[in-house]
Formats: sequence, C-alpha cells, structure tokens
Amino acid sequence: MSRTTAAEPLPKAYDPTEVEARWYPIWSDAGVFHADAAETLEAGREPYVIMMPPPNVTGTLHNGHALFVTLQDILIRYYRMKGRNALWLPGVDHAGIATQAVVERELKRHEDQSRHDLGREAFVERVWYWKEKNGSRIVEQLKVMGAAADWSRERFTLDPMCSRAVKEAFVRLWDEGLIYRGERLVNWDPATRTALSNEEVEHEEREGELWRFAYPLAEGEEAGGATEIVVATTRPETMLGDSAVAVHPEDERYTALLGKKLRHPWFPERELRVIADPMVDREFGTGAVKVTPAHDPNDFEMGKRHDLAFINIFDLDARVNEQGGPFQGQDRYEARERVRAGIEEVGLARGSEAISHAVSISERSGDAIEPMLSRQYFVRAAPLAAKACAAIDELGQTRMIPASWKSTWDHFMKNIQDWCISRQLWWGHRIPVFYDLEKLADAVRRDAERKGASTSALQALAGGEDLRSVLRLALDGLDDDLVREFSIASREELCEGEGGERYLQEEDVLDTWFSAGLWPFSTLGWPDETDDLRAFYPGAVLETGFDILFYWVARMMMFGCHFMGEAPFRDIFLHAMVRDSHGRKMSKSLGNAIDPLDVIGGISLDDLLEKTRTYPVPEKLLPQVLKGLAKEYPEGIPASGADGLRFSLAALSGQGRDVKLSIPRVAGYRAFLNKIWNGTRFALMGMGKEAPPPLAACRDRLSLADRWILSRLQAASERVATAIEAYRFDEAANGIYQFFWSEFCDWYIELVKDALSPDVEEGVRDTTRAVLVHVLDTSMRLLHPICPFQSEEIWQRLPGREARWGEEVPFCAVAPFPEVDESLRDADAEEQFDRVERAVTRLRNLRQESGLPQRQRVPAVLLSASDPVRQTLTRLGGEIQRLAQISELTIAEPAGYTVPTQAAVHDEPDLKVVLPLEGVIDLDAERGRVEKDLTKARKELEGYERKLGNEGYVNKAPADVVAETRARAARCRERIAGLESSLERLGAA
RNA sequence: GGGCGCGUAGCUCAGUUGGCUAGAGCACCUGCCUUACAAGCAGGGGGUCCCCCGUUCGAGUCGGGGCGCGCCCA
Repeated sequence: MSRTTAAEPLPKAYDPTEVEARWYPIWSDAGVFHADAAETLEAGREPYVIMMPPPNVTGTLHNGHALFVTLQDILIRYYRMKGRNALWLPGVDHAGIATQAVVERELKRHEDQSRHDLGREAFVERVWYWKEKNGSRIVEQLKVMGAAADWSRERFTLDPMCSRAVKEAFVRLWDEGLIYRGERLVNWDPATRTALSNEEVEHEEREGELWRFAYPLAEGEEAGGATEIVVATTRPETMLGDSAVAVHPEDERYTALLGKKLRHPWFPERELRVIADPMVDREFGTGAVKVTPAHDPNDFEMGKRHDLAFINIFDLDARVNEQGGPFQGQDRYEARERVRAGIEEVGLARGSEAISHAVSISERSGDAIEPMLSRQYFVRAAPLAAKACAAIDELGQTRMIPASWKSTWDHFMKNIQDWCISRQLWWGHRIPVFYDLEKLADAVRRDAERKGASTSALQALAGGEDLRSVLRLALDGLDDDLVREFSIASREELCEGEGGERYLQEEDVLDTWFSAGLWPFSTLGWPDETDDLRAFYPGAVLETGFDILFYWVARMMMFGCHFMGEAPFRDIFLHAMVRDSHGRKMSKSLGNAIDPLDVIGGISLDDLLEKTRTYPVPEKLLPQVLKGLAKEYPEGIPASGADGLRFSLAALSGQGRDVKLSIPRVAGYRAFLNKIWNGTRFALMGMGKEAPPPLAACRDRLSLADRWILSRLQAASERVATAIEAYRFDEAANGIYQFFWSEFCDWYIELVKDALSPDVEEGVRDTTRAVLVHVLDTSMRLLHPICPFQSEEIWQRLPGREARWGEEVPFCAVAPFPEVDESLRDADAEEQFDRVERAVTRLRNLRQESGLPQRQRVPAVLLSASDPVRQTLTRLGGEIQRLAQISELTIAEPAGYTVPTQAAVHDEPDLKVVLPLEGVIDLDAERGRVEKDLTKARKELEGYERKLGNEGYVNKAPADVVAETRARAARCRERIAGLESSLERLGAA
C-alpha cells in the first residue's frame, strides 16, 4: 500500500518529490476529478465549470501554463470542496501553422522533403503521427503540476466531436450570410505562405531609412515651374505598384500639382496622377506620399476612394511578378536595392534620412508581413461582436476581472474588422465549401457577359480544358457573387461517394481560432443537446492571459452568444504575464526562459547552462546570457516541488500586473512548506498516535491560547475563502502563510509545549491534542487548493481522520472547505492574548537591548493597574517565563512597587514591563534607549495635538475618529510620563 | 498619434468608501544549534509614498499638470 497512515513517523525534512509522485494517480484512480452531468441534472448540484485553454499540441510546459494551471486548479479544487459539481475540461489545440511548421521542418531535416513532395494526404497523416507521438507530453506535465482535470473528457480541436461542431458552425454562418468569400487586402506571411488575421500580426519598432525620390511630371504637363514631385518611402520597391501620389488637399505647396499626370520611370504607359486626400500627413516626409493600393492598408482605402488601379506586384513568395517589369523574379529585399539603384541611375533620387518606424511582423514566422490583395473567406464580425458586447453590457451575463480590461475590450469590439478565417495550410479543419462543377460553366459565361469581355476562365472553358483547371481560374477571376452561385457549404462530405466527380472541396483550412472559439460547447457535444451540454454550459469562469483576449476570448464570446444564445462564461478573469525576475518576458531566444519543471525538480547550474545552449539565443549574446545565469543561479535552482511553485505563483499573482518569477522568492515559499511540515511533525510527535477527542467534547475546557488560535483560525478561513472567490490568489496565499507561521507556529505551538508533556493533567493534554488536530485538519483543507499534494499527505497522517470524516471522505481533495464557525470567534480571547503577546515581546526586546545573553534567565516584573490584565498575565505566567527566559515573574499593581534604579523599563498603556538589572545594566545605554523612545513619543503626541487643536478637525471629522485621536493622545501622554520618570530614575547624564 | 496601466523600504509588492505612528516577504545588522524546523528562533535598523499645484478638518488614496517606465492599438 502506498497510502500513508498516521502510524508512520514524519521524515525530518519535507521531500516533495516522493509525495507528489504518489498522490496524483491515487486521486485520479478514485475518480476525484471526474464530473458527472447527472449530479447536476438529477441531483441538482450546482455546477462549476472551467474550460481549460487548450495548449498547443506542439508545446511544452512553460511558465504561462504553470500559472494558469495553478490558478484554475485552485478554483476547481476550492469549489469542488465547497460542494459544487466541478468540471475542469482539459484539451489540446491543433495549432495549425505552428504544428505544420514543426512537422515540415522535421521532414526537411530528416528526409529532405517538402510537404508538396509528400502530397496533402500523406503529409496530414504525418502530422497525425507526430501528434500521437509527441502530443501527450504537455498532458503529462500538467499532471506533474497537479492539475485536477477530468481527463475522461479530454478533447482535441481536430477530433470528430470538435470537427462536427466546426462544420455545423460554418454552415450556419454561411447560410446566415455571416461568412463570405471576397477579395481584400490581407496580411500575407510569405514565409509560411498563408494569410493571417490582424491579431496574428505584431508591430515592431525598427530603425530604417526614409528615402526620397521624384516622380517627374508627364510630358506636356506643367505646374507653375515645378517639374516633379518628391515622395518619401521606407519601401522603394513598392513604387513598382504605384498608381498615384497623394497630398493633403490644403497643402499649398502642392496645390499647383493637383490632378497633374506623372511619369513612372519604368512604366510610362501607366497613368499616375497627383490626388488630394485628407488622410495624408503633411508633416511626414515631404508631405507627398506614393500610393500603392495593392500593398498597403492605407493606400488600399485611398485606392478605393479615388478609383485607382490595384497593381499587385508580388507573387506568393513576395517575389516581384510580371507587373514589375525588369525586376521580375527578385525577392522584395533584393528588389528594394535594385529599384534604388535604378532610380539613382535615372537621376530621380532625392536623398534620405534615418527613421524609426513600425514594421508588421508575422507572429508565426517572424517574417515581415506583406499586405496583399487576395481572395479569402471572412466572418462578418460586427454583428457577432455586438451580441458579445450586449451579453456583457445589457444582459450582465459576463463580467471582466480586472475590470480595467473592459475599456480595451470595448475599443476592440466596436472597431472590429471582418475576420479572415481561411488559411493556406493543410493541417486544420478543411473549409466545408464544395464547388459544384455542373454549375461552373454557367457562372463563367455570365461573368464574361457582365464584364463584356472574354476572360481566361471562359477561354479555358471554350478550349475544352479540364473543369478543375477552369475552376481554379474561376475562383481567381469571377465576381464573388457568381462564385457563390456554384459554392455549397455542407455538413456532409460531398466529394465522397456519388458526388465524387461533381464536387470539389475548397483547399484551404480554417483559422485555428475558429475551432477554438467553439471550445466552450463543441467539447460538450454541441450541436446535440447532450446531458453534458445541458449540465455544464455556460461555464463559471474563463481564466487566461490577457494576450489572447482578442484571439480567443472575443471569439468564444461571439460564437457562444450567437450559437448558444448565452455567453459561455460568467466571469472572464485575466491573469498577469509571467516574466523573469527582471521583468523581461520569458523567451527561449532571450535565454531567460526557465522551465517550470526545472523549478519543480531543481536543476544544477551545469545542466541549466547546457539546456540554455540548445535555445535559439543569438550567437553574439550567448556568452553574456550564460554568464548572467551563472551569476543569478550559482548553485543552480533548488527543487521547489509542484506545491512550492504553485504557492509561489499564487502568492506573486497580484492582479493586473506582471508575475515576476524570482527563484529566491520561490525558495522562500518553499521554506514555508517546510515550516508547515515541521509544525505538523512537532504536533504529531507530541500527541501520540491515538485519536484525540473531538473538539466539540472539549469546548468547555479550552485555555486562553486554545480559544485564541481557534478564533484566529476562523479569521484565516474567512480570509482565504473570500480571497479565492474574488480571484485574489495572493491574498489567499498570504492568509495561510500568516496564520500558519506567525500565529500557529510562532505562538500557539510555543505556548502549548508544556501542555503536551506527559506529566500534565490528562484533560488538559487531550484538549490541547484536540485543538492541534482541529487546527491542522482545518489548515490543510485551507491549503489544499493551493498545495494539493502536501496538504493531502499531512491530512492523511492526522490521527483520528476516519473518526472525524468517515469513509465517505477519503481524501482531503474531497473534504469540505472550512466554513467559518462563528461560535469559535472570540474577541475576548484575542484581546487578552494580545496582552500576553505584548508582554513577551517587550520582555524579549528589553533583554536584547540591554545586552543580556540569549539564554540567561533573569527576574522580571509586570505592572498593570487593570485587574483583568493582571489576571490574564498571571494565568499565563508560566508560558511568559518560558518564552521570555524569565527566572522569576512578579505581577503586581504599579502603586505598590518601586522601580529599582538599575532597571530597564518599558511603558505602555496598562502595562509596565520592568527588568531589574542590578550590576548588569549599562546605565548610559539604557538612558539612550529611553531618550530615543521619548523623542519618538513626543513627536507622535505633537501630531495628535496639532490635529485636536484644529477647529475644523474637531468640528467636521466624524466623532468616533476624533474620540479615537483623543484616546491615543491620552495614552501617548501616559507613556511619556512613564518614560520621563524612567529618565529621572536613571539620573541625568 | 490614440488608449490603458504603473511609480510606496535595497529588491518584489500589499495598502478597501480619504481617518491607527504607512505594512509584508526577501535582503541587511545583532544575538542564539532554546529537543518541530539553521529551509530555523529572537531582536533591530531602514520610507521626501516620483515631483508640483489643487480639493478637504485631514491625501499614499480624490482632481489637474509635469517627469519617468511599461503594454496595447493605429
């Protein structure tokens, strides 16, 4: 049996490795993570559902995953303990471009083949094979983190269940006219040869050159002496596709040139005009801008406004095509240099300057995006976005946390552009549009008629070419409405079976985020009305990083509202980004990416350096990066265990900020877990193996310390629960930290050391044991959502577990989360205990300030005019003596006691702490100490008196605030009087 | 250019609707191997709450301006 029992003694130091490996399979086999729809549908248990953001199938665990796993697991475990029917549905995303790129790279490296060499079918098979082989790695890693997910429901965005939902959604949107095919300027990634959505494009500030050249006026044109117009550009090669030069309509410098024709140095036959457009920035460059409608989003708009020619000058690899005349075949960077040289040769160059400008970069390949005219499938996003916004603003179905993201969200959603969903890839959901070859010819003919000219498609048709070739030409050239006439969106595979000859399916696949957008319900069986769907939609919270707010969250909101008629989750909780200890984004190419598994298991410096060498760090930076690592982690990284990493991430996850993962801090939290272990160890050693009586049986014999710690425990329980429900994970972690370490270990355990000894009266011993076990049992349940492994391990070892919980509660993981027991709150005990704590702390303070050796026991006197205070101090006199190393403790009224000259004294309201130090005390030092205190106290009093002397304050501030200040001032005066009498006693220096 | 956010101890950050002498962890200094824990215990020092102006009896907190930094969008 690998289950632990109370009978085994605890090892001296906590070893997470063994414990963490042991519990996961036990929970999993016992079905702890499994959610049953019937529990909700039949037994009425309220569900609590989180859809796990599916990690990329290509991915390995990184710190972003570590954070989301931690936070979501905390929520799931917490609400499960709270009695909710908790479902955490895990899954993996097929990640179109990323996965295809990985497999293509491997293919190239190992077999020197491209995907085209293999062909579509064989290639896709390869990717599936790769997925089966590597895809489960991240799942294993999530389990190492402790993720309490329902693996029986694990989904993959390409599995049949999700595919079915994708087809259904596509066909519905198509029928509703919300999906269309059209020619637009798209973000073309030449490296991966596919279109990208706006969200997949990053902007990067780069140093570049703003280069000027002139377009001469065409022959016969004249404009008040001007013979040319000078434009400025960072991309000279695009001049091959220029069809105008634009100036601001009110720019007087160019008024004379408006409407004039210009001469293109290589294409004199093209008509190039000077146009006026208010979009032109007069301050930028020369104030005149070249217009390339087919290769720039702004120019595209201008082209439409002014009816300019759209001249596409690139092929799909971003090489200059036949429109580029003499530059045909050159890639864009080569063309840039050649065009520049050419312009210089013909004497049109007009100088240049350095400039910093934004370059659009493909997030997928890192290559510069080329805006290109192309025919793609789009989703009309505006109507969907309106529904998503209404769900938040009008229906209140969903709220956003932190709320500050709402304004960013609104801005995005109100300005949303149509969403390009087709990708020129093979790995993904193939677009379920089928082209009907029987209807093709008719459309081709009507298109030619409409255009009043022969078209290439028509010629191919007339020439008797294969219909498939005609289709290709038709898709490229026909008006969109005519293409739609022979397009069918279908849930069925029309190409299979009888229709095989008649239909051809669209080649492109869908954007990965299309299927991801359906995730909250495609995973539950939609479009069928399954039990799962009825029980588990909508979810409780979508927890993810703000970096995919628009990629993913927005899409789920749009699709959820549209297809399900209800937003897919009640809360959107956006966590911070994990960064390194310096606040830099963790990235392999920066060499600062720390693998969470190396934090959990630890890693030596050598291994860490070795691993970093395999990262794509630029050659030049590598030595510096390695040196930095050696400096930051001279001893490598100590093993934190999954619990240690989880606790750290929770504690560091303040809202709306970066999570700076600093290894020394992780070590600090790891120390806390060791503290928990040792606190428990002490308690278990002291109490024996027998089950203590239940707390309820000891209620009338609780000591002050017992009452105090039980009261504090209620405060901690409330604090932790409130924090988790408000997504304040840092607050939850701190709540436990403070309670267990500063209250339970530092005070309670120290106080009860005597009460556990065998010679103590049995009733007292039993009561103490009952309280200890109750506190440990409760704190482990408080800790469980954050540190599931260690809490389970300790909880299982507590004596009397079966008697307390019975067989229905075999795990801490399914035990109820602690509810606050109001009857255990005890303000009186807290107040009394506060005095004891103060007395001990003051005594210790006086001892050390007076230079007494740590272990030397000395007599002490505690004076108070208050009867209850003296009673409390007397009751705990033995404990005070032990904690403050006092040989003989006298508790008396101040009136009857004369403080000896040679004594250290501390004064505070209703407590005077006296340490007689004849022969030991350094009178000068003591005087110095008292004087320092006196100065401080006088300054404080001054503050109060200034306030109270202010009429406005006394009249306008709330009465209780004023009264409080008066009381403080009075106490302060008392203290000053005490200090002054001390000084007097010690004699002037 | 537009938007959002941040600036509190050496470091990382808490700080509710304005109202205890502004807190915590780490780091630092001093003393302790006190029988659970040296991954520990006890004690201590450390702040112009970025700057200026305003509102208020009262501002770390609210408003305006400035400086510095970060992110998103164009």
